[in-house]
Amino acid sequence: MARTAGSHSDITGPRVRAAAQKLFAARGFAAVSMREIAREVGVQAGALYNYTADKQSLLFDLMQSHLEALLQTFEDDPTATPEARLEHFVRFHIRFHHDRPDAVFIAYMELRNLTSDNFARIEAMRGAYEDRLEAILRAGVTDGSFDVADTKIATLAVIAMLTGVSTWFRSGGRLSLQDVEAEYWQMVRKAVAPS
Amino acid sequence: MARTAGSHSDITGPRVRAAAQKLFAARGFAAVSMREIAREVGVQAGALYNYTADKQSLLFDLMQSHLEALLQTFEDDPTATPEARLEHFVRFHIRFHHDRPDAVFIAYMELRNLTSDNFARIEAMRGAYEDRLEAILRAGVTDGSFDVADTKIATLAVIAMLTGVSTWFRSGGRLSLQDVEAEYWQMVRKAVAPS
DNA sequence: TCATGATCTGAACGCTTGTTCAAAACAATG
DNA sequence: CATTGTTTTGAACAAGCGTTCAGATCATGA
Repeated sequence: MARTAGSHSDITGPRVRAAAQKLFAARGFAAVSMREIAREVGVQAGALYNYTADKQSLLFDLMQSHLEALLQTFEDDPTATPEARLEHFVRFHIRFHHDRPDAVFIAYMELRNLTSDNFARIEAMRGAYEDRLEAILRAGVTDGSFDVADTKIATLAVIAMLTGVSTWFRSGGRLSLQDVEAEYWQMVRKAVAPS
Repeated sequence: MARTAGSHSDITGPRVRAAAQKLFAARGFAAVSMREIAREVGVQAGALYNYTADKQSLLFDLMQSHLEALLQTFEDDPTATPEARLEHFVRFHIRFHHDRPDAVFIAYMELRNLTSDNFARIEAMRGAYEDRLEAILRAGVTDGSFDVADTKIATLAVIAMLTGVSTWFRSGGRLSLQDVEAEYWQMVRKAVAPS
């Protein structure tokens, strides 16, 4: 058994995924060829198939990793007040998405390029994340700190609003990420508050 | 001069655009071939080039028509109260987007497949639409009926939230479009209201 | 230093891509 | 009915696609 530790596969594997993520985000899954990914890695196209079964798996793995990280990183404290939990969700979502714009972009734009099996798996994970927010909203409705007619709609509305940040915000501009977090939190807080 | 009225071009032209819109929305610009569009129209691929210079122009024309219709259809009444103007915007946006899901999807997903010249033109139109909403928010901030720290951010947040409707809402489900309009209007109204 | 086996190359496979164009088809006018 | 000029076909072009695989390369453990 030779070449286990220090073998190139420990290096090339992650680089394949990184190159694919970068290119898929910039130009789209369908518009990027395996040869382009290989060129970005500095390798011939055939070598990619040591690290992925096919192009579809490469896309699916990127999306799955992203959503796994999302679900695993978000921590909700059910003993806190609904308002505190919601604020934490808002700030977490904005920050997490801002830190990985490529992965976010792919997860939202390339759903239709998944096979139906893979699509179902990804959708289930996305649904699980939405459920985390809906649980917070429901808790607030129950104890009277929130007032929304339909927690499912409010969940989708809040997530759409927050995810939109990554379509325009770039660090180094007029506003800091903290400014943006604070501003979105004010809007969300008021949107679900009792009138 | 023969074949002006009643010629096939009056029929085929719109059908090419319709087929392209349908297929681009379902599977993405890069993943759809000219031969597939031709098959949907019932014609050979070569015939498409009587109606479009190339594939890129086909995409651009679809987007441009959509945004022209958006800008032309939306009517704001600057003499009304900011709250009334905002409610009208919210309901208009939801309804307009719900009526043309394919065009909306393309306009949001295929921006990166535009050449940079075409992208700039489309972005300018999108910016003009955003400006219409921002004018309303600014009027409300000025007269004290709204309270948002940054009207630009609020504009983008509201539009992202409203556009998100088209990712999940389909007529015939649990909720009517009127229900959805009303619910989003409540959230937007509260989000920009003074606390 | 040699043998091992993971890693990579480079060519090849069959197929599809956007686009062009000469020739054919065809509807309407005179 | 002949002519006109628009519309469509069908073949062709060079290029690129995802994927496979025999053989070369090369770091490592013995």
